[in-house]
Amino acid sequence: MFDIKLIRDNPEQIQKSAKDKRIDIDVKKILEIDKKESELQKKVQSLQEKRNAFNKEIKGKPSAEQIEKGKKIREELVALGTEFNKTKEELNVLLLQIPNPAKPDVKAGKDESENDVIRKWGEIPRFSFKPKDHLGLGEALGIINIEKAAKVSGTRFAYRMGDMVLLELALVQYSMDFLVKEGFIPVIPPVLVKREVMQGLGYMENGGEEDMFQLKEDGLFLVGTAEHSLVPMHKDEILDIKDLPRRYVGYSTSFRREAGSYGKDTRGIFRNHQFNKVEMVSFVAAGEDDHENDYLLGLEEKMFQELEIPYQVIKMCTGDLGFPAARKYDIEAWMPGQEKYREVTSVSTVTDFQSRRLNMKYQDGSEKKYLQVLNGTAFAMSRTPIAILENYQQEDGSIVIPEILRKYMNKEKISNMK
RNA sequence: GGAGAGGUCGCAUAGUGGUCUAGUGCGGAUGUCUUGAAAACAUCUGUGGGUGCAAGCCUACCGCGAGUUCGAAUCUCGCCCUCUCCGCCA
Repeated sequence: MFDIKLIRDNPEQIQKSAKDKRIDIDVKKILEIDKKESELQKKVQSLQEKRNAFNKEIKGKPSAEQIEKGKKIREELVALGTEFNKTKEELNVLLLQIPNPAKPDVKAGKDESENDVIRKWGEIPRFSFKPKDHLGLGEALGIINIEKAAKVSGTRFAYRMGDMVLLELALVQYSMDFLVKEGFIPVIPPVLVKREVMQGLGYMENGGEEDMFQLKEDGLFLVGTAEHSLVPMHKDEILDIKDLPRRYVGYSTSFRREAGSYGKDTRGIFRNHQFNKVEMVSFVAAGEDDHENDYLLGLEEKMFQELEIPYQVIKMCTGDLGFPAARKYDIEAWMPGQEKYREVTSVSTVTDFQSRRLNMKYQDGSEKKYLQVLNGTAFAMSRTPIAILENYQQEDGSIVIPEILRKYMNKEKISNMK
């Protein structure tokens, strides 16, 4: 739950930070309801005190007057309690709608057009021929088939076949090896989660619910990323500070409805309803999340450097941050088929925002504090393989396998499968 | 899916309408004793909220939610989860 004390102490600042994220909240109204709620709570508690004292007086059988008096207290308590609960609920609903404020170093901006490129790495490859895009390459090689998927499942699905599968598995193996060496705990998490968990993560607010597949019969949601089931692993738990930082690397399928992206990236498998992804999640102590944010970004960059794929790092402005994030960086890989940098990974700190909503703490001496949570992509399948196909393509349409992946694939080249 | 058993303060257990401000053991913390350690002994040891400079005091929480009652861990109803057996099944 968003910290009400923070709103009481810095109302203007919270109002502004929401506005920077282009989210409409009414801090003045929240404070009014908060005040009403506090007053009701005091009344309810003093009445409960009175009731408890009265009950203590009764030993054995109560007299007729005592029963009368008890009934009266109960009626009063029910009336007051109902009003209190209603007010509390009203306040909770409003608090859940407050986004996590951006960190001070994040630029206020309206949308992606105001994001900053903070660095570039690698040489953009020059081809002696006109490079194809991933779909042209993949179809010719017989390793990507969209038509069959359209027939079976509809748009935005694909069959990945043959060496495309081996390439994906090689990326999984490589990134798992790399991150396990860094101390990450590998996890294959559930891909279906409860509504309350999705709400706790903060991805249902502000229209987010529309982008998730739901199983209404069962009240479950398909995860949009392994983060959705990795983070809530510690729901209602108190970790010990000596177990921090706690880092997980999850491998799961991800599902996205891609609502609101109609007509965008419709060619190929860049934006699909279903893809596999290796995802990092860190839990760290208060004050450590900035450092962890840099560390996770550094790992992402290292992996793309080892794949020798040119990229740029983007720092998102407030308008492009999303509801739970306080800071976010994307890595965009160079895609020769589009002659553009395109998003392949994303890493953010959500500070204690999800911990508050999911009740995740750690014990620091005699104090209990909320965990700081971070998440970042290692490899999203489809997008990283796309970058490999396009950057490593040869004139004859074959694909040279990046050096680092060869031992996992047992081959150096993807040639025509047909 | 069917039948049965069960969910109590980190763990294990006690508690079947008021004496529960939830007992006991283990674990943990601190202290005494000791050259040190162990043992022994003593005290403390759940979470949220309110109030207070603080010590403290008050309040809620016994899987979750509703109900019965002057009064609920305890009775009733619904839900969730775990275990055992049966059925089905990769």
